[in-house]
Amino acid sequence: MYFEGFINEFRPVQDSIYESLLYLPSRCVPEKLQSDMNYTNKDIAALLEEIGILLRLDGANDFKAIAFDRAARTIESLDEPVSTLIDDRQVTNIKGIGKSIADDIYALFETGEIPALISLRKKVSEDLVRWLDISGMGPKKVYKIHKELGITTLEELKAKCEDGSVASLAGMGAKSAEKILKSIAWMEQYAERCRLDEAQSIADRMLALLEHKPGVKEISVAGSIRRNLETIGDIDILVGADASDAPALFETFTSDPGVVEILGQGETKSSVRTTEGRQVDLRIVKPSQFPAALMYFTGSKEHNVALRQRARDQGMALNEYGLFKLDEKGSTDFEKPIDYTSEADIYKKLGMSWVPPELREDRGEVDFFTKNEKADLVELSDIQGVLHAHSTWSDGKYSIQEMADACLDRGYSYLGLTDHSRTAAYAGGLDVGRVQQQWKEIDAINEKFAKNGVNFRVFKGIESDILADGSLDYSDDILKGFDFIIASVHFSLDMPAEKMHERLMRAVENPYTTILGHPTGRLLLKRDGSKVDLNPIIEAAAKAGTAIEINANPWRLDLDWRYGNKAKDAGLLTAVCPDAHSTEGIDDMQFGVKIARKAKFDKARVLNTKSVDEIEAHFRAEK
DNA sequence: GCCGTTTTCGGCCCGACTGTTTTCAGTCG
Repeated sequence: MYFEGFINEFRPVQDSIYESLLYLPSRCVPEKLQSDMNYTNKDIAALLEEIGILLRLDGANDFKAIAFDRAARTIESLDEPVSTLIDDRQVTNIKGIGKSIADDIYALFETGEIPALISLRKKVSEDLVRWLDISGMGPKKVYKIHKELGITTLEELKAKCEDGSVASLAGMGAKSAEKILKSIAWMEQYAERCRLDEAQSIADRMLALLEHKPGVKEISVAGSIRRNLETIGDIDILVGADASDAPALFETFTSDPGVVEILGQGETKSSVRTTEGRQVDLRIVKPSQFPAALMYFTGSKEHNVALRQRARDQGMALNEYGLFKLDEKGSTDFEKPIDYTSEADIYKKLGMSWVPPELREDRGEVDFFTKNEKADLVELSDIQGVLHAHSTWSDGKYSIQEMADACLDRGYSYLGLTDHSRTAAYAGGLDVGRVQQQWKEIDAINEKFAKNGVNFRVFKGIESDILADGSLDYSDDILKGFDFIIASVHFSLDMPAEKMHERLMRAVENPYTTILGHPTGRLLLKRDGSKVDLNPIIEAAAKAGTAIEINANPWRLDLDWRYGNKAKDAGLLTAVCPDAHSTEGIDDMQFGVKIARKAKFDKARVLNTKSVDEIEAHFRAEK
């Protein structure tokens, strides 16, 4: 396992950083790249976020904790590394970072640790951080129970809920204890989040259940699904209906056979747990309030905060019911919103144009849509061909002909076939002899399509392993025989970041590489990808004309959309690739496009929006 | 802890729901 090597190699200066892995296993693990202490923005953000969490658990002023959250988010979404601001002491120029947090960051770069974080970690047990995952447990309750009962572990908490100690605390009761126990049981059975495709299918089921019921005038999925986030916590459904129709709709919702538990129910909101272990929230608002509510419940929280602040600055107030004019004293009649009929209307009154939901993450979109009409994001219908697919020649389930026919059925005009290269022996990777045999089969299939007047092409590609030293898996005289090459890392994903950096740099700068495949190798909610800063890789790829894939498999969705700003600035090309191992796998394209949109790619920067002739010309020019 | 051209102090986004309370604190999104 990589971390063991990592600890041995860097132990003297790494202890404090490694501990944060133990603290927050689901978060990014800051890693020192060199002995001269270099930290990525992600590293810094993770540490500041941890300070925020620990401050709350330590009973600190909430606004102080919020300041650390904000600083973390701001740094995470900066395009330029904070490390360049250290020497000149320019960190306070970042909005939201004052002297105190700046000093923390300077200390990190100079000593490898943040004193405030060290002392917080000593004060607050890491076990308490886990308590926050319990539904209904926030920092205040965690602090109270921990202090008053003197317990820190999940096991102790369970015992104290069972023996009545928790219920006897002031402000707590039997229901509180019961709820905690139930939530712990769910936590132990189900993961906190699920993949986008899983959430989407539950949401689709709920939409189908409700959309044709009497009284439903509008319905939409909201929340992180609408924002195309790659993993989802809760599923949000919003309905526009008159209040008189709401009770029957809630009844339909909560009595669905897919619902195993009702978590809460009021006049406008109901929450349930489904058989899949997921929480679904249904909210019903008046039809006239639907656009404001949709905007509100789509979020993100950070985007909403930015919009509400903007409204305030302009003498208005924004909430889920609409936009309200404030008088000089800052008060308003919440019965009388400023007229609106759509989300676009509300944005317009805030002096900006409509923001596509997938961009609502407070990563520059408020500014962008103040200055620009629209973003021209790539659409699923723009995609003209499938690149990155496997056949029975390696580990795919179907023949080349079957895969080609499946692409044709779906309206695509080419298939870039990319079976595994020889090093991927576990996946039936092709040796040189089989590569040449496969080329013959592809030629024959293309001839048959041409003869039958079918305008479809199969391109000869390969998913070449990137070897440990960054070289590709065949000699140049074989490599040049392919139409295009996807270069991917499949082994030693856990090598030190510095070595992985060299490996990927060599691969993207190799003239034979057309596309870098799944750049980190992550499997969502299952395996972290390589710990490598992709920013320089993106720059180098853009410069070399090499695309970086957005792998559309919902387990991967790698390139991560968070690199979108960097990719856009660098002019990076991508290809949205299903990495299909079966004909059904081709349909994963939809998830890749969702992520490409979220990463701000327009049609022109997505290779497989090109026509057959255009993509062929691109492959030729690349060689 | 951060911020500011009404501010260097006093705010910091806001409403629904829950469970515990006889009026509210905490959580959630």
